[in-house]
Amino acid sequence: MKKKIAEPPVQAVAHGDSRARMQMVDIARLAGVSVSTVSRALSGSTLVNDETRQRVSDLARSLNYSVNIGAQNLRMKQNKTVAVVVPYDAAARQHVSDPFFLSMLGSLADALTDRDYDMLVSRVDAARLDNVAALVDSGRAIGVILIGQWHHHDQLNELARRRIPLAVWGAKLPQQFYCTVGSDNVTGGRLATQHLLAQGRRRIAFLGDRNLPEVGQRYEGYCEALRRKRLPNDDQLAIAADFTADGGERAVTDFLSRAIPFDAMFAASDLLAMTAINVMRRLSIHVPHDVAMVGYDDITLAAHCHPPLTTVRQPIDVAGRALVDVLTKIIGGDNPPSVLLPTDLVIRATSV
Amino acid sequence: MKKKIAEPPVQAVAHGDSRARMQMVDIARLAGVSVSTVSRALSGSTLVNDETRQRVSDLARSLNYSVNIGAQNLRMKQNKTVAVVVPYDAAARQHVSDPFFLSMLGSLADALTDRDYDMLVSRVDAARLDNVAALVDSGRAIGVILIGQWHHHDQLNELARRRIPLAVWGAKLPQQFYCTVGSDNVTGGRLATQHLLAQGRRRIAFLGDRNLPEVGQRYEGYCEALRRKRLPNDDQLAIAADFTADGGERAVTDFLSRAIPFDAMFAASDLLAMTAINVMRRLSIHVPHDVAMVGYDDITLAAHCHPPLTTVRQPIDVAGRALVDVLTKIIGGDNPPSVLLPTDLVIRATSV
DNA sequence: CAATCTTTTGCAATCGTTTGCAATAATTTG
DNA sequence: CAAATTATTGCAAACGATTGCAAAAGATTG
Repeated sequence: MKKKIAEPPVQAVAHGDSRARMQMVDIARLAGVSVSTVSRALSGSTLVNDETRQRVSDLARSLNYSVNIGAQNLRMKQNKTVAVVVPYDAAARQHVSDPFFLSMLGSLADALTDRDYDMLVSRVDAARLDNVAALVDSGRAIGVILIGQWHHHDQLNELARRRIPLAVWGAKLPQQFYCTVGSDNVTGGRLATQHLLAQGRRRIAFLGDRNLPEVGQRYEGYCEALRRKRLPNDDQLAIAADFTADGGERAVTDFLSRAIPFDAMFAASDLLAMTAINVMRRLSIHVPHDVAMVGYDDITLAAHCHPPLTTVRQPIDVAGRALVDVLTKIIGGDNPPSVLLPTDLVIRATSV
Repeated sequence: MKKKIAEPPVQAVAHGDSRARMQMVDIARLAGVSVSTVSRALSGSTLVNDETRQRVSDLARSLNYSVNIGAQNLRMKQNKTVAVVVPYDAAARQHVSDPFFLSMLGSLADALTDRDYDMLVSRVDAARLDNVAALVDSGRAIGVILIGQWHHHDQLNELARRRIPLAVWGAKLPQQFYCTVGSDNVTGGRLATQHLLAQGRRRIAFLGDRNLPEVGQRYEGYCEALRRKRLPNDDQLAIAADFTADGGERAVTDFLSRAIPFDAMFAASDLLAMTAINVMRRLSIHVPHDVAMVGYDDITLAAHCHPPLTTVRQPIDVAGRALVDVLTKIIGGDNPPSVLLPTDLVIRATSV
């Protein structure tokens, strides 16, 4: 039963802008009830009469009203936003362009949406990773997912020490107090190398920056495969290259100019593998005839390039979910172990 | 001069979790001043004594305190978050994988960060684009940048009518009440086609879904180039393909099976172009010898694949900035015109 | 030394919600 | 029909910050 005839929210309309946001008090006035009742009606409380609830929620919908999340969060001391951070190299003003990382963003968007989280994407200077703490300290996000461990082991440990809920895509390292999710790099590297060896290749170049934890572990797998076969490990075959196409092109060109004999290559990413193939093709080195190639990641393009790329698959869709799982556990007060995702070799045409 | 000896924030420490967030009242207590003073000190107000300001901000820093953005926004009725929305096809559960879109995310991240905005990335069902209104209505974001116009012209107009601050990456269409930023598709299509014609090619296939506004305009440019040369436009040469690698592969395979003679192809995206090249190579059709190829976008990989891809460049870094510019103007109450970014042809090896 | 002006501080209201508690109205019961 | 119970509602106090205003302290002036 209405108390008084509802009046339109005068303030909201008076302003010529007409962009004034509707708020609960307006709905309350129009529905002829109190703000409390509107709040309860919209949140589906049983404390409100069915007829009233219906009337209020119809009204809210027809006015395109949504409760103000900021105010709600404040009052309820909750927060459903996760920050996804991609460190970038400020010095080089260099952006992330590896398709794998970008796909990871997509995977995370899915996983977070499924769990009803909002995803806040932040660029932060890789040299100042401590900045990510502010995302949590300021209540902007309830936790952080970091894509790209790079060299920042210590900074990440420091974040964990400060009890910032944190999940990192990368390699599991000794003396690590933060939680990582990553593929089984050692096994991946070993599988790739064993496959090349099984094809009869003997001088396998390794392309990638071994100083990075993940790449280092892939190299470890590479070494292990050689060791098991009791084959020598020629350090000349290790080609340092960062994760960019330009860097890869330079590194491979340089390596080829040194005329070191080799009959296969294992690249630390598909992007590097594809770049290498193209550089070699330009010099009439044939893949796989002259040089067999195995990449890492299994990005979408790997199956569609020519020749289709043999690669070590990182299960990217699982990765997103795993990162979110781990983070929610940490937020819940748990201390979950790091996750090692299985890698498998996808044999296509560049290696057979 | 201190009023009383400061006491530690008992509540914050009492909880075993130790994850209790610091807040202004804690800082105030420790500094022996009122909350108002802390607020003013941290915001750099001149109304507070220099010595006090120093003491307070040192304390805040040493305790890793950041002001609660939610509460601040509520009180100040401000909001520095922009939602970036990538519509996805829920029916097909198909994700965005086109590298161009993902690069756009990167570009936007940069542009937004530069202007001190936070970036909220949302997946929304392409069929329910009206959901993006809730992002603004709920105060989660102050405006929306939408990547991917697709077929949703009407829904976008409806959003604009509801005065949701909105900037869309896509084509400018007639009867459009929302604001777009996009490359000059018609010119791009014309340039690509004219280039192929100049190479002496006469039967140029067009690869892409002409029903999509952007692709339609590129096709328009293609037609215009033919018209100017008074060449016939054979509809058999138009190959329908969505923007995915799989779709492209199917479409091209299918087209080739029809044995329609052609000597060049203009693809609506680099991803499609690269896929097409690989399909053809598998069938020993040589690029550029048998078929010249031009793509669209100029994604990173275009320069690094083999042969390096001739393509129409969309200036992606400019794009991000332009989208943010437009959006801020709209938020400021302006009604900026749509932006048409210049496209230019990058001639590499697939067409000469 | 009283009166005035400055500088620095704190009180209390406010932002848009939620929720414990008390109040009211409607219903059931003895 | 009074009393007890139950179903709905509204009041007012949070949530963590900002800010107008008034108060207090110190400095300056006549």
